[in-house]
Formats: sequence, structure tokens, C-alpha cells
Amino acid sequence: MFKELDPILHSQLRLAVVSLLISVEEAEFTYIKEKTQATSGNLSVQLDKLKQAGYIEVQKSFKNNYPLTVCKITKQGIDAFDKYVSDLKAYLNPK
Amino acid sequence: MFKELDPILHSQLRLAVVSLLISVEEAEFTYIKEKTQATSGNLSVQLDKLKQAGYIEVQKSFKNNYPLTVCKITKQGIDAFDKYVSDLKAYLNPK
DNA sequence: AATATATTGTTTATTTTATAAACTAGTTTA
DNA sequence: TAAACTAGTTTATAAAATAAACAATATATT
Repeated sequence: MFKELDPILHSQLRLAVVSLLISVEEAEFTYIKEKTQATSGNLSVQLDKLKQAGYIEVQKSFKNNYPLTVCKITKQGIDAFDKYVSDLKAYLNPK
Repeated sequence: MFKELDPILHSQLRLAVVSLLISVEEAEFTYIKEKTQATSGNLSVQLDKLKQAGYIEVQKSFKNNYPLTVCKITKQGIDAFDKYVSDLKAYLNPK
């Protein structure tokens, strides 16, 4: 009836990040930070968790002399998101 | 863009409980426990939080000599659930 | 009748998670 | 060259979820 919800995605910030990345396919740290209204520290931690889970890829480089962190969703991330949404439906549509 | 999700409802077990109560309007502790697969301790704690938030009403009595805890959703609980679902949509339907 | 087991929970302790505060490392501006 | 800014990371704290232990009574067993 109520399936276990993926704990990696059942987090407001991580869900927002994945949702965002699914729509844009690639985004910079600062862009994600602005869109999600997260603090840098929180975002840094949550991005790392998503990376550890294999849901996103993180590329670090430099742009205009400044460090640049670019994130990208993975196939695994998309699948996990789809499953999360589908599992969540039982909770949202009580019969 | 991403609205703050009600922390009372953004919990797997509490969301399941509220979802359940919206569909049945009244349920016993043991029934909720069975449907949600929760442990007694966890359910007891989460029911109390929902009660403190004013999202459910809890009536304690006795049935066949055993304690009986019956839960009922409140108007406030229904409204909070509706808002939660609506707020969550931005996360689930990335554009 | 006494002991063991079951029912229906609650309380407390532990673990996990989320978040905020503090810090790092380098860059630009005044 | 000092102050302020950029782009983050790491560590500490607060909050939440969960599990383990307990309580109170009821029923079943020997």
C-alpha cells in the first residue's frame, strides 16, 4: 500500500535539486543555490549525497579564475526520481 | 519556485497516516499500524505530533477491556494536506 | 493460583538527517 | 595591502525518525 520512499529523494532540498536538474540537464552550483534558496553549506552537503548515491555527476573546474561546480543528472537519478514520484502517488491520492 | 514543504507532513509515516485518515475519516491505532507497517513506538510518536499540530484528533477509550486509540482527521489536517500536495507539485513536475 | 504470554500502547535512548555556523582558498576592488 | 567578495567545504548543532525498553492490564497455560 504505502511503499518505502527513497530516503535520498525524500528530502526537500535534494528533491528540488533533482527536479531542477531533470529540467535543465546541467546547472552550476550558484544557479541551483539561487533557485532552491538553499545555503551554500547545505547545498554542498546535499549535492555530495546525491553524487554518492549516483544520482548526479559533479564536474569541478574554473571559470573566470573562480571555482565552478557543474551538476548533471544521471540515468540512475532520473529513474530514481520517476520511481519516487510513482511511489509517492499512493500517499497523495488517498482512496 | 520551490515552496517550503510543511515539515509536519514531509515525513513518510505522518503523510501516510494523514493520507489514510482522509480516506477513512476514522481509524484505530492498530489499523493504522497495520496499513502503514510502522512500529508502535514510531506511530505513537508521530500520532502525537499530528495531534499537537492540530491535524488529527485522538480519542482514547476501552474496547473489550483493552485500551483503544481512535484517530480522526481535522479540517486543519485536510487543509494542510491539500496545501502540501499542491506545493509538492512544483517538485514533481519539473518544467 | 501463579506464571507466562499477548494486547495496546508510551517513554526514553539512539541513530540519522537537515541545517547553520565557521572556515578555506583564492580573487577582486579600493 | 588591506578589505571585501566569490565559491564553495567542513564541522558543529539542532531536529527528526526510529528502535529498544518499559508499563499496565488482559488472557491463557500449567
